[in-house]
Amino acid sequence: MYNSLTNSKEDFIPLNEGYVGMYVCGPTVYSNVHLGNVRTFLSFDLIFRYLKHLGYKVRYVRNITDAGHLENDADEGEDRISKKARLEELEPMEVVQQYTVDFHKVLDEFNLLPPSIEPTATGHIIEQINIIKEILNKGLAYEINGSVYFDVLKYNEKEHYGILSGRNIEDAIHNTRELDGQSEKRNPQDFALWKKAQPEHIMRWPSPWSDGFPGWHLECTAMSTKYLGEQFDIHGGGMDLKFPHHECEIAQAKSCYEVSPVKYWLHGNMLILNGRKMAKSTGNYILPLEIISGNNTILSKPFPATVARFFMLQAHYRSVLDFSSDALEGAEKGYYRLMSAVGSLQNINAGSQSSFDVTVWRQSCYDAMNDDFNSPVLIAQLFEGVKYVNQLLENKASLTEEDLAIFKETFNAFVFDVLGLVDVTSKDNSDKLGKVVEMLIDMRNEARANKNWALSDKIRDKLAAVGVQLKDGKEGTTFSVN
RNA sequence: GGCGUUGUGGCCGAGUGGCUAGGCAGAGGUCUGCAAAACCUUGUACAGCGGUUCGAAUCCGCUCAACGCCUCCA
Repeated sequence: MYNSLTNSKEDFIPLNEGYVGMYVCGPTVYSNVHLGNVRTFLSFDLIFRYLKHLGYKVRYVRNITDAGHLENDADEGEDRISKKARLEELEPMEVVQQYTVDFHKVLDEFNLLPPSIEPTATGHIIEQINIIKEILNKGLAYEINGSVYFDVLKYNEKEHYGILSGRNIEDAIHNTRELDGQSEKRNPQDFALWKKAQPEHIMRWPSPWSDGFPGWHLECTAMSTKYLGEQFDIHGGGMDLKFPHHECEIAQAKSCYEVSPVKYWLHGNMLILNGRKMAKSTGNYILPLEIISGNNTILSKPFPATVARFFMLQAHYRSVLDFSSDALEGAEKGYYRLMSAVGSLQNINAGSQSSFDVTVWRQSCYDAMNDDFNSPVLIAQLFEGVKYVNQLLENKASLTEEDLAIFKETFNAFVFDVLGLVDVTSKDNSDKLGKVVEMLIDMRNEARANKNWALSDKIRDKLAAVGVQLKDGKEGTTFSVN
């Protein structure tokens, strides 16, 4: 896996053999989760699924940020969730509840597995206060006017602040823009561990320093170390969190526990829309559920969530991905071809010998995923598998019973368990529908035998119109439901 | 302005020095009553300009563009 800390691919060696501790920065629940967020969480869902597939016992922790981040440094520390709550005249926790439910609904639609633990920032105020106390004890933070700031320059005397993002503090000092409202800090690079609440601030907790709220990098340090230990295997998040968020996490954890907290830092890349940054302000923006509903101005038609999932998995998680209607339509056709093959595979009979080496193919799938979770290469290999399936169907290839079992097991494992795709073609394909279509196929075949092309084509075309496609093959007619 | 990443054929997207990535679309063929599906065949692709090398999409330099970070952000 590619480790952002060393900027190189490294073999994964867990701290405890057979076990993996993985932490991923979750959403701030003050608005609807957007498609870019989904991509990041999907990337780590893929990683979670694959590590589990390999037999690791994975504890996957993904937080909910319900204490809000500061809107900016200039406005005396207003918190996004508080602000949203004030504007909508809600309790902050009503805002949090609403968007947490939305978040879970979206991830469920996209078939993301729930994490092992999903802790909330507000549920870990005490742990965060304890970390602040410890950092103060170490002399790496200072209190001023009821707020506590991390002393970046002092920390940098012994440690490298910028180790993850490849920055050094001298550059940062020279390039810092002048911002208002930072007079409290000794240096602009310092970041808040605790902020005193202003009168209008409705989320607040008591602390030794003031009634206030924790700094915006602290919760991840508190929750990751609480559930995964002072050192753990994998920490993930979006590329944009690398600096300052993850840099601050490293500084906090090193100050508090005197060890580097994370062995492998993984960062997912951004999703762009029609070649441009996704932004509400320009209208170049789409919500995940709008893909499914079709209620948007970006896409030509609605798409199942699993098609969008498949589309995103066709790109590597560390590459920028351009989302567009054309690209999604292309992915959809490929998705249906893959699903059709998976469906056909279940009905193939074993032969007396194997005409291709199924273990070589299986290894190529593992090789793809073992190379930094390269799902696009895995999918390319699965399409090689699709070719084999089609050859088997046409009796141009054969597999022994043993090899066929490996083939089916591998195919199903990668498509459903690892990639987490859902076969929407089989969902509506109930027994009753199947029997009705079989009956129509019989009637059509009778008509064809009588050269009654008008009737036979009518049956075929009417079925196609409702999404049932007939496929005439050497062994008779089959069908698929789209 | 500073730092960083990226720029692949009509579209999306792998690939890091010589060996067909893959999907979608397109073209030709097999099959078919005609189609569809499936199968087979098919693309002088690597932003531009220089350089290194026997050989570069892959390494180096410059230019342009996009994206990210520098301030909350997946």
